[in-house]
Amino acid sequence: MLTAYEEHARIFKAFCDEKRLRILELLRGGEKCACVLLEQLDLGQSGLSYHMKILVESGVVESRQEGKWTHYKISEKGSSYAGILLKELTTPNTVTEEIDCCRN
Amino acid sequence: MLTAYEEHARIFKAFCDEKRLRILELLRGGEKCACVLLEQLDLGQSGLSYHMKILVESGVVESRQEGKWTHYKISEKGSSYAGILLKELTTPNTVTEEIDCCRN
DNA sequence: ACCTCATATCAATTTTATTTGATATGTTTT
DNA sequence: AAAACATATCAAATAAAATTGATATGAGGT
Repeated sequence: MLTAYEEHARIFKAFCDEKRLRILELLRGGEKCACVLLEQLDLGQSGLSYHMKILVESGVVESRQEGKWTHYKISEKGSSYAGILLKELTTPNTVTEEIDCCRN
Repeated sequence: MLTAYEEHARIFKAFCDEKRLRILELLRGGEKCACVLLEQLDLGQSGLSYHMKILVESGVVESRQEGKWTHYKISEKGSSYAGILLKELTTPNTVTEEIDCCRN
């Protein structure tokens, strides 16, 4: 099983790589099949497949099979979860709040 | 100079690593100095320094020097920027919206 | 000025991520 | 059922990130 940290890290991996950001940008324009992404990106077929897997595993992108084609789009649910999580991870947790430091 | 993609990737690197997520969690409890983080984490001094640099460069954490101590806290500005950016990167861009695929 | 302490930086190593080319899988077309 | 195609997976090579120990820097205390 994955720790919460690993699971969260995996979500943000979607946004940690230039190529994936470029892919997301294309997907903002709507659902695209792999072949279309392939011709827009400076990536080989297996490279694209590698990055798409990371994106899908993050939950930020979802895929849909149609015959021999795979279509990808941004997942509203997954990306809103990522947004909520980011906010959580950066919001002061008043309960745990405590004194600061060192020479105390 | 950094491309927009590199710059954005750098922001999300803050959230891509278990150790850094753990550090952020500690910082949710308020500003902490390096020495305090060090004793809470399974990390050596230079390792902590390495991760803190990445966090600060992402803008999500800010640091403050006080004598020989360095204090770190979550940057409200930086983290709200990261949140806004994440939303942008995952919101359909209706202007660029276009037809999908393949056998067209 | 010297010593000690906190943190940063460096270099070497190890680990993890990415790229690339080859092959496998599953689907459609003939 | 064979051929053609889209995509996934694998293995090897390369590149990038993280860890570790040593040293440097800069502040305070003596």
